[in-house]
Amino acid sequence: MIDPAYNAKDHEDGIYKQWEDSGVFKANVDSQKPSFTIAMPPPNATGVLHLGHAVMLAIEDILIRHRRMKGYEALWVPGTDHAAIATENVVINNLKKNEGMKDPRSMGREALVKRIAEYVAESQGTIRGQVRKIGASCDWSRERYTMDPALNRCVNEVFKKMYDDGLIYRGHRIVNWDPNLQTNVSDDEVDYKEEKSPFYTFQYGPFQIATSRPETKFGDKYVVMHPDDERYKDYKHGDTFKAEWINGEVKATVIKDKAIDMEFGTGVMTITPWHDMTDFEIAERHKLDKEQIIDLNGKLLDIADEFAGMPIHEARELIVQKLDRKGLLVKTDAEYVHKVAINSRGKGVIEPQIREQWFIDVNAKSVPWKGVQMSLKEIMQHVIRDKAISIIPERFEKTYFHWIDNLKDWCISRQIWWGHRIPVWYKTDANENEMHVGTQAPDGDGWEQDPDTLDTWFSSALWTWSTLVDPALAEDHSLSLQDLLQKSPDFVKFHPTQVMETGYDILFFWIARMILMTTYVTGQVPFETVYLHGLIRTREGKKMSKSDPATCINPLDMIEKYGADALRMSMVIGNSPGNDMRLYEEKIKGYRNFTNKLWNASRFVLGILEEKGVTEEPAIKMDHLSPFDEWILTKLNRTITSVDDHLMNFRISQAGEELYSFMWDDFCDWYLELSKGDNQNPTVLYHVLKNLLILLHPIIPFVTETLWSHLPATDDMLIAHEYPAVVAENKGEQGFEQTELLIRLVTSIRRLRAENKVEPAKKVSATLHAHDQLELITPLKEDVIRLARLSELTLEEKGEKIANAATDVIGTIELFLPLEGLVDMEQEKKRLTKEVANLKQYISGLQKKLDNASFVQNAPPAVIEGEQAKLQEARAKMEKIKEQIDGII
RNA sequence: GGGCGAUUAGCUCAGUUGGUUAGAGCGUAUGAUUGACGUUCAUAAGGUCAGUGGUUCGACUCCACUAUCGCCCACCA
Repeated sequence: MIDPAYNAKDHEDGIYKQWEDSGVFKANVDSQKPSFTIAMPPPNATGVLHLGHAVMLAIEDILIRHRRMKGYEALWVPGTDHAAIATENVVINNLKKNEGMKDPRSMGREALVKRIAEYVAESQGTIRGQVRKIGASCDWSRERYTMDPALNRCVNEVFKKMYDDGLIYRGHRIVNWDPNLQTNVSDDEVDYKEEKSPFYTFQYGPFQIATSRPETKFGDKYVVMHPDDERYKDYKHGDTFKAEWINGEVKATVIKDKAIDMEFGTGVMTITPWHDMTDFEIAERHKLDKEQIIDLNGKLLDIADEFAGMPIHEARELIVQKLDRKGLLVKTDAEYVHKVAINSRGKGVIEPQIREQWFIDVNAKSVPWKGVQMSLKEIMQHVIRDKAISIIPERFEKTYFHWIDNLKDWCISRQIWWGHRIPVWYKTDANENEMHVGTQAPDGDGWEQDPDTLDTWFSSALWTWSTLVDPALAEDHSLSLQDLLQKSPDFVKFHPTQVMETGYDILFFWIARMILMTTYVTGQVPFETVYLHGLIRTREGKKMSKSDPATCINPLDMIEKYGADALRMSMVIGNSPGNDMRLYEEKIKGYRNFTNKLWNASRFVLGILEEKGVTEEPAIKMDHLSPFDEWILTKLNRTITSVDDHLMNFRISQAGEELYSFMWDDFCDWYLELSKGDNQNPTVLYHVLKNLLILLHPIIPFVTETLWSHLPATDDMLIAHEYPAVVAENKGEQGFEQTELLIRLVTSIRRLRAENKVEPAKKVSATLHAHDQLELITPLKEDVIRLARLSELTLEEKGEKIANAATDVIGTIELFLPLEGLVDMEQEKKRLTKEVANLKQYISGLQKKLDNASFVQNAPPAVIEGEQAKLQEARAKMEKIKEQIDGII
């Protein structure tokens, strides 16, 4: 016999190994079955798995296991992401902290990249182990890493294609420069933090201008105001004037531009195009000079004269003092709150700079798509509008479109060392500069590769298909990208993928970019459905952060304590797409109790099977079913249909809840309770348990697989077992309805007993002789005995009396006789009366609709027929209920 | 400033396209527990579904407005 309690720890690792060794995770590319593919969002190769990953893995594993059992060729491609900035940053900090290095970059590019690669290799191992812990049934034979050679080939190919198509260009543009990490970051990676800093107003010629950044003001020679500002209508665009400024007199020019907010400050500002986004745009519009004030390390340049070489934060106060001495400081607002731009990866302060960078042009109409030239932006909009991709929940489609509307050219170059190197080479000769864009270094001497690397999201954007490219074929550089794709069996079989499942927080970073790149390159959408799960929050609703272990739940600790199954279930039930969910230990514990309940219910059933000598799967004898057997089988059938439907439509939480309630409320609390005594039907017990295990398997794979191995005559593994169709035809709904009625009656009795309204023994003996039609219901007798047991009528009764008493209860229902006191018929009547009233209104509504001439003329015939059918049905139902009411009276 | 969402039991949350008496888990109260159960079972208490108006035979569900909370984007020189 198996253990009296389920200890997840004792089983999970062994089970996972069995699965993995058996090869079920591995998808067969030659299979004739329809494919179902998920590309796993690659966790950053920087360390430890957190709850965000855990919930992603749980949801995807449920989908994959369900589809696999349903007979799809299910492929789940695992992998890791090199996470350029994040990883480089972690390693550099480690080197500083652990090895006391002041500037790890001084070891040189090659050496540092090697150190990072070592770190990644180690941390990948950790991640692989943790993904297994959660039970992810992914195809490890196809594991990929964004820096694999084949994926690098794809990156280079795409870069070249885009360059050739005129979609990638190089230009001087203002970027978010992080002086700390010495790189720029994309707009999406900039966070804003509120900070108090003094806000100064200075006299600048005839104007007063306000700033919180006096250190950028050395080169200011333009004053900008709104063209409609009445206060400054005497100044014309292009007027010049002289102004005393930080380091002497400057000649300034008046610029009128609508970007100015008249309400803010004095309505006039000076601009610093080299170090401010808005200023840069104004300067571009009016073709103004741009001058660099601050160097890439955050120090002032020669233009600052006496302040040159000083870090800006030191210079600021001194500059203000100097202007004050010159009488140019008008006022200081020390309480001013403004937002400081922070690099979300490294937490350094952003100092905008103009730099030469590589960009992807999202507006150029140079992509052929279904016969028309489109821009990347338009393609991104198109596939969603066309429903080639649907997003769950749907409202994120709006967010997506909104984001695209505001999308600017995507800056893809980064000045860090870790990542895909930009596939561009330069050769500088005495009299000419050459540039080569290609997938490999050009022949000949003197070529030097662009030092920059690509934005991580560039390679991530190819993930759904770059992972399916055949690595061996990718070494053959005579193949074009299109050939490479078409000759890669995995790509042909498994792309487009079916589902992309991830947190909504990376909709823009990643989802949008995959759509852009993949559709452009392959002509296929990357996935058919995007499922966005909510973020896991603490009990208080806060974000979980690694830095605060008190609020942060570590998934691995929870697995250790309660098992992966319990954790999975707790993350999935009550988690609706797009909405955040709070998670805390008690919740996980609750689902641990569920796995334990399942364990014990199974033990109970297995005990009976053993007792009855069941050693192989028994066939259900349809003639020998009691009403309760039929009831549980009907319940099971309904559960199968409904759970399957939920999972096919991504309502995972609903599926989980229904299974929870079927297992606990229906199977354990009713059916198993009734199976105590001599009344078991082992065939039904076997069937229900078996199918219950199958249904639960995608959600809680470990405990179900363990139990499966104890079920007689199941030699295959549950993971590979087929999903059930409806179990067995049973005699129909009549027995079911009758039994439901019984259950309601028992509940009634229980309630009344609890309220001490009935003395069972007395009541029973009083009604015992009232009916002589007991013969009619003898087939139910057996069940009634058990029922009576449940209803606790038996406590002081014995033998035959019990049977009679219970039979009497049944008889009462059968004949619709009122049992005042026993059943609350008043309540029943009220309920039915209300339902009749509702139905009446419903019917009159439908009638009205059907009488409406324009409806009859315009609606499709099928709809009209449907409405008529509804009407018939409602009428029939009403008649039936009316009869019932009459019966009561 | 622009956009999106939330508001349902003491707590955490479900509620698929409008339709029986609005559900679950936890918590609380009472009772039970000699065929499985880290306990479990039974029963109960607890909700004007944020507010106001509208559409409908019928609204937690659809529409408008209001209030509170949250998120995203833009941005303040």
